Amino acid sequence: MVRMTEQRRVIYEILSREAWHPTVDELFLEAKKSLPRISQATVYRNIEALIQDDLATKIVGLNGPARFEKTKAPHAHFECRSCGAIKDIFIDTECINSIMDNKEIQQCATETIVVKLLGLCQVCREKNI
Amino acid sequence: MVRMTEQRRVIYEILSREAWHPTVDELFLEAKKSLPRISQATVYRNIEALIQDDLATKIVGLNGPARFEKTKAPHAHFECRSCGAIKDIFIDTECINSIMDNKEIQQCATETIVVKLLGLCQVCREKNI
DNA sequence: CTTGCAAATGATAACAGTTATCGTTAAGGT
DNA sequence: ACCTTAACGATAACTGTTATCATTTGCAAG
Repeated sequence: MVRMTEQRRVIYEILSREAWHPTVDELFLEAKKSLPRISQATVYRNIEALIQDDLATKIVGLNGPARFEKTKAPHAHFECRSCGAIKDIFIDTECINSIMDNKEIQQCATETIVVKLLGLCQVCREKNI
Repeated sequence: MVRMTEQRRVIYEILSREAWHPTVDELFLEAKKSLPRISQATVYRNIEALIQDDLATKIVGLNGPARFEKTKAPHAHFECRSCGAIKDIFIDTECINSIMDNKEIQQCATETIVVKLLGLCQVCREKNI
């Protein structure tokens, strides 16, 4: 049986903050503010449970640790190839539909579509990396 | 200065095989057939060099080690959420263009667009996972 | 209430994938 | 043939994640 524990609620609440795609470590540090005794293992366990319940989504970048976000309406991600930061991009549903309108894709049992844009974010561009 | 070594040529040749998205370990095992003394570190180094020269592309899945492919015309990937296998999907250029035709995306310095489809591959579906 | 039980926790060991280090090898230019 | 230096092979170190296990917690039956 699965319980909605205090730890799990706190992690979900942190995850729900707008425009932020934390790593496990960032979630852990934030969670410690209200639950000083929380363990990193608990963050891993609960983020996994939230994913199973489709309340959270895992975002993998080209490098570095995974990031997470509260599950929401389909959208794309811009990923900085230098610092790994993620930015939500709201693309037209029409675009998604036009991709899905493909024989090969329909033959596969496609459940989710992920659109990612890679580039250099403004912060890194200004640093001239 | 960068040299096109025997090791690097072999790795690129293996990578060029059709419909196959090897991990470093798979590249390593294949490369050993013609270069029995090759080291895994050499595979990591050369795949990195090939990526820098835009001859290879890194593919990250939700779990497991990174996979690689020879750089080619833009296409999408179907990724099995169970075994991690990758399958190339050739989508219409029009779809890509329609995604790129977005104010937000154009404001970001988007260099690459990655389209990934997630689901259960046929092999895993038949295994009833 | 208090006792018993299952699930979740915290601490930490183990693991996988990748990167860094370092002494050795070998390719290409002089 | 010699010198320089990039690349190599072996392996240690590191990072992110998963597994283990003793302890704690929350709920339910007695």
